[in-house]
Amino acid sequence: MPASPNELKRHVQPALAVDLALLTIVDGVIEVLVQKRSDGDKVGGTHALPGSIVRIDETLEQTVNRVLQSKAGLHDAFVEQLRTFSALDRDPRGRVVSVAYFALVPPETFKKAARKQHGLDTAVVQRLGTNEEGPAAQLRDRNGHPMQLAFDHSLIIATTLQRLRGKLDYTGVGFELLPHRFTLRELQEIHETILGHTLTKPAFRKKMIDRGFVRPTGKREKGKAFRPAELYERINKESES
Amino acid sequence: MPASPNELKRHVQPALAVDLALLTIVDGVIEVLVQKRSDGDKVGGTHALPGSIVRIDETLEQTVNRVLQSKAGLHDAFVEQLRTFSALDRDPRGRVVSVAYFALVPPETFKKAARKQHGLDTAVVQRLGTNEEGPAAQLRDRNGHPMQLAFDHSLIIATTLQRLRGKLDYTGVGFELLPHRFTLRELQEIHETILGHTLTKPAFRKKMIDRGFVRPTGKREKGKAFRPAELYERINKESES
DNA sequence: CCAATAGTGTCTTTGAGACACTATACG
DNA sequence: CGTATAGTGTCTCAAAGACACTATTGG
Repeated sequence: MPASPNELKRHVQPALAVDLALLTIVDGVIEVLVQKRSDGDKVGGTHALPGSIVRIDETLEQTVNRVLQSKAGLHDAFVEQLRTFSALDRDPRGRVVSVAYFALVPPETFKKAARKQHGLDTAVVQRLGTNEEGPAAQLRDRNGHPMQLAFDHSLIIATTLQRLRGKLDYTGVGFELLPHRFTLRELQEIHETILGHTLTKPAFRKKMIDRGFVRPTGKREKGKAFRPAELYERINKESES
Repeated sequence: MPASPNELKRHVQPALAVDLALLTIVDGVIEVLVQKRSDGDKVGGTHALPGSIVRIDETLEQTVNRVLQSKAGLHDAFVEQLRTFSALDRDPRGRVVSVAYFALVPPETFKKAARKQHGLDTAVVQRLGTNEEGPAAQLRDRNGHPMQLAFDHSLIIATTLQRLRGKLDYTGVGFELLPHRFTLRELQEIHETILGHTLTKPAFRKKMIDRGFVRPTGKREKGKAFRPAELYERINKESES
């Protein structure tokens, strides 16, 4: 029933797009998937988040999944809508309103995705700063050189990290950045990276266990020197927000 | 620089609209501004949230302000973007993606707005339920008769209330539903209504004062029988999220 | 002085951080 | 058996709920 007979008067309207911040955390560093731009000189910024125009017969979630699939080759990932950005000059090529999403994947999945296509690259979040249009993430490339993103994509990344910080301790977002089985030390490192400060070990462990977020598997990690840690898994995939 | 030369290839795209849930709380009851629909039989639901198509030269915030102004005659209100809804069949007349906002105003302002235009009405949130497409607010009209909203507007209201519950205790959203000066009992009633359960008086007072949310004015409410309560005002308008 | 609400003091419980301790696997 | 990390027990402190109390105003 959608899409064919359109009884609404049509006006000239902004174009509608989706932008995706695909994140992972590796060794205490936040990484974002970006793609090289061909017309970087015109837009400003040599890289941008992957994205796409929204087609007439797609929901926004379908658009995001198409981007995830076509750009990064991913079928399953934790995806959440972030916010819709509509500044008049956010795209110098024309009027585009963009619904931003973020996706979280474990490092292994991220690495696979970043290799999937030519032009894909990894940006590293150096720190969260502020510029004239609000919060902005300062990014580096893999060699440590500053990287400028096109459009308002630095704002999108900064907003994503704010959202993650807020959701971290009452939802399971942290688990999305880890494999199915993980040690509590790994989980704690994820939390510390997102929050930007250290946590105390006993408190963190008790909280995770007492709240019913994780369950011990009885198995232990392998290939480590010294005492191996027990592997845990998350309990409820349900009830986000 | 926007809006004129458009270098993007244009495709057929969904229409882009904004919907606004204007809320207040009166005597422990959540009220929402709705407008009567002329083609309710076709769309289903006799009332809908006020909204508008987004014009090519407007940010979404400007669209919301235009709606606030033209429909409710309001210039200043606390407004926050909620989420963007894009289900294919959310509008049976055609493909429309809608960015939902909510606005909070004190009861006095709300009453003025509801009288501003013919066709405006007040819906009362009876309770939060769930239907096939997720959470949904059950609404009544002023006479207690069930009221069905068009489109996914019942979902928008339910999502707004979830958001409010989440933000209530670490932001100042509660204050937006009260006049500049208010008693702590009034503030507590706002919180209780949003949360859906009662709070203990000493804890609530200490929390509000200790966190630096409110400041006593030295003045007291008037025209009350029995002991009048002291009037407070909020401290920081800054730092939302 | 009575009714009814405003406002506070104290106790308890809970949860988180600090700190120091014990446990275990590898070499 | 030493080393480095895994994992825990205890203390303290802060915040929130329960409960009971005092304070104040209009009639």
